[in-house]
Amino acid sequence: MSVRTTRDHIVESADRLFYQQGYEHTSFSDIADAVRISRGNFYYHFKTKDEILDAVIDARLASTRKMLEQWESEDKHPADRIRSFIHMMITNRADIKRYGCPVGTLCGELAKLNHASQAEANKLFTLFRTWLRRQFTLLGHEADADALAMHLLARSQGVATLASAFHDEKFIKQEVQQMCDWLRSCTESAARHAHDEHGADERVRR
Amino acid sequence: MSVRTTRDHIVESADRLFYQQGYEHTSFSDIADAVRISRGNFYYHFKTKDEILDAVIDARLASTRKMLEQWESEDKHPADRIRSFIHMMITNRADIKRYGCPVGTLCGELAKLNHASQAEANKLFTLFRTWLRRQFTLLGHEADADALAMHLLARSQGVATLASAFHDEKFIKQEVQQMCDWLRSCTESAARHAHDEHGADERVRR
DNA sequence: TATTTATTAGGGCAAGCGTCCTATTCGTTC
DNA sequence: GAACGAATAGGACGCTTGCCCTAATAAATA
Repeated sequence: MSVRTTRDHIVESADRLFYQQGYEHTSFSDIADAVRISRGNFYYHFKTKDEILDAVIDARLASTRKMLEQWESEDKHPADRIRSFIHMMITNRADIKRYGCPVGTLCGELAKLNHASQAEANKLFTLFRTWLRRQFTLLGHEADADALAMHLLARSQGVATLASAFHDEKFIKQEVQQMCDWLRSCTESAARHAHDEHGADERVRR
Repeated sequence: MSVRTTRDHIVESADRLFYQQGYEHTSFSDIADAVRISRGNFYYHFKTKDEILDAVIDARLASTRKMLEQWESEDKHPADRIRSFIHMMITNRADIKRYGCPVGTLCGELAKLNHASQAEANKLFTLFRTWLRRQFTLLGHEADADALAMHLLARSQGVATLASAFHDEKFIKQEVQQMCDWLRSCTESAARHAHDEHGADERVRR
């Protein structure tokens, strides 16, 4: 069993602070205060701020992988798995309303800073993208699975951005409902496509 | 006719730098260098960094209003006006790919900084929101005009976020096409709604 | 118990930050 | 040309930042 080390504490606190305040706006002292260690001790665990960022990204990648695997194991039908993804917005709606999406806002900030870890952070997006693509493929959307995955990702991002700007949780629920409806129309068109082979061109569109 | 004052130069450069590097990451010196004036002279025009931010937001509000008015004057049909809005993503695709949406990223950053000018910046969103709402109302969608406006706004934001993360201009074009298709299905359902009064429940959904 | 290793605390460093002051120059107007 | 306000330059301020060093303590090993 893994023990809760000081290093873990640092990464956890930094993760939360980076999300709530942004990476650049969070100082060494902020993190040290949150973990309740001295700034000097800090240096023993991480030499630079960038190192912390990389550790945070790694931690997020690991927990995201774990979450996706769990969805894959507990939901037998791909549509249910995708619904788990969509439903995540409801679960985290309080945080999203205040701080936006953890992935989107981090990648956005690192892009403006032209930070070296941009590519690492973008892997978070890629993780969701490939996972969603696989689910859509299983749904029978081989040809446009990636487009559908990107489409759903984009809608989630947009909802998070606006929910944060307008501090509107109800909007999240509205759009989640619409995404679920959209998903259903996807599965229906795929099923139709499987039954009779002439029902073409009913793919993305909506 | 208005002359190009030093103050205007400052606001323009700050606007561009805030967009490209973010507000916090942009220093007084950065702006002074861009305008080619000394940091000392800077203080003559703006006392604090927050003042510059407010001036930049005001400038963006003004130019956005102007843009919306122009769309309203040159496009007679509301659907064409909304298409002008959607098409904006194509026009600015090079910048969006690199820096995301100017409105979304600014509001996102100010939210994390818990900055006093959050509300002012959010007015940029509100500007688009109410304008779009009016166009959808003119299209015959009185009841759900605001939901449609928010929906379209959210999709634009999501596209900008992902296009920036994946540095993908093609994705912008794809999604713009889908948004136009979606808009057409909106106008069709509205037209149907106007002709025969029993064609209910074909409103948002997709 | 003695020795080594892992961990911590506290403080110092140069650099950059937003802010502010003052002396100087420019462009009018009398 | 003198007088005056508008505009500019250069630098200094106090503070915070990321980063680094060293001495002290705790824990583990011999």
